[in-house]
Amino acid sequence: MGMTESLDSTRGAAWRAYIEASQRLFTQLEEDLRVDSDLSFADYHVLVLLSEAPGQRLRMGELASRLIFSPSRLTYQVSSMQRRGLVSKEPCPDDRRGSEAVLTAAGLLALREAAPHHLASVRTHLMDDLDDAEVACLTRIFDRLGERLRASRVSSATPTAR
Amino acid sequence: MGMTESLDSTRGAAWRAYIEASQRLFTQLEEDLRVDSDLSFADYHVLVLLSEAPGQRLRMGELASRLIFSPSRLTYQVSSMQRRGLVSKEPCPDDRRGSEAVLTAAGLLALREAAPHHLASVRTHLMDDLDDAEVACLTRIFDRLGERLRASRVSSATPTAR
DNA sequence: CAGGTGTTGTTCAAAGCTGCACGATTTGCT
DNA sequence: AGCAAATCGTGCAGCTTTGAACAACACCTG
Repeated sequence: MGMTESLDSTRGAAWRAYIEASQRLFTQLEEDLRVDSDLSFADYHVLVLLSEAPGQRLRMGELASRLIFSPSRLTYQVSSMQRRGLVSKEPCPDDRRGSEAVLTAAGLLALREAAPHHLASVRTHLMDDLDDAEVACLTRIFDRLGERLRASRVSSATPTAR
Repeated sequence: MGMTESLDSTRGAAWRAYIEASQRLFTQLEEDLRVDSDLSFADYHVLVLLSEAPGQRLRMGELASRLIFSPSRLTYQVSSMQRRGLVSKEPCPDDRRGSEAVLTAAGLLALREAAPHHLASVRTHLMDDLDDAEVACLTRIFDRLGERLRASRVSSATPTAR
């Protein structure tokens, strides 16, 4: 074979390194988070987004799109966190279809306790090992990538042309 | 002060960009793979690893560690692929505990058909947008990261009780 | 060779996730 | 107003993933 390689060797190597290391990193971070805060990565991210939102509340749809979660996944995720008292759910005042997730006091506390450990984890596993040039490069690459992917993900269904 | 922020703003931004874009990228690649080859990312990766292995076969444990899969997850993954005829499973000749996953003709064919699409997907979503310096930077960062994470993952479980 | 100690991979129950269909709106068009 | 189409979130069935317990075997020591 050989025609199957449509990535030149340099980019192929970059791709493999990126995929493998990222996989390992996410696994490691998730485990750390679980061990010293008893939260999943998803839990943590929900808490962060809600804590930064005005009124510490967000519409389900908004939350889902920021988390890159399917609607049904978010419903499940939020119910789970609700059972554990980390968030509550309220009907949306101006749109009776919708509902919003609201951070509870317990949720905020959990975040405050988890954050230092998690951020330390990010530092020791990734950031401490990067010099400033590398950080800049990382930012440049992934900012651009994120922007591009965000743009190309508009029509979720019924693509007229394909 | 500000002990809640243990990441300086530069690194915080890098971290967020990396996480979000990676999430989006993986989601997108998985969807592409599913749409035009009816394979999951895990399926694809298994096929690649087996196709590159001598005899197109690998011990379960070896495969698991390369995929960064838990043993039970790999058992499930391989059974699933076995049901679909992509791989088969044979007892290991020299160690009667173990077994090895073997690529079937159908599996190899599936890989050959999927690879061009998948690689094109990787190119259009990521690689085509990076210049050579960025590729080099990506490689350098994630090679080092992967190496470091591979090393620091030794003790498995059973901290105290058993 | 007996006996303990590690490995290897599987099994099982519980939890998580996906895609789809649905009920309940809201919105746009005429 | 009246009605079709789009939007919002949930419910559900089925698949995937996890973690712990396990059985089968290998290895090592005496």
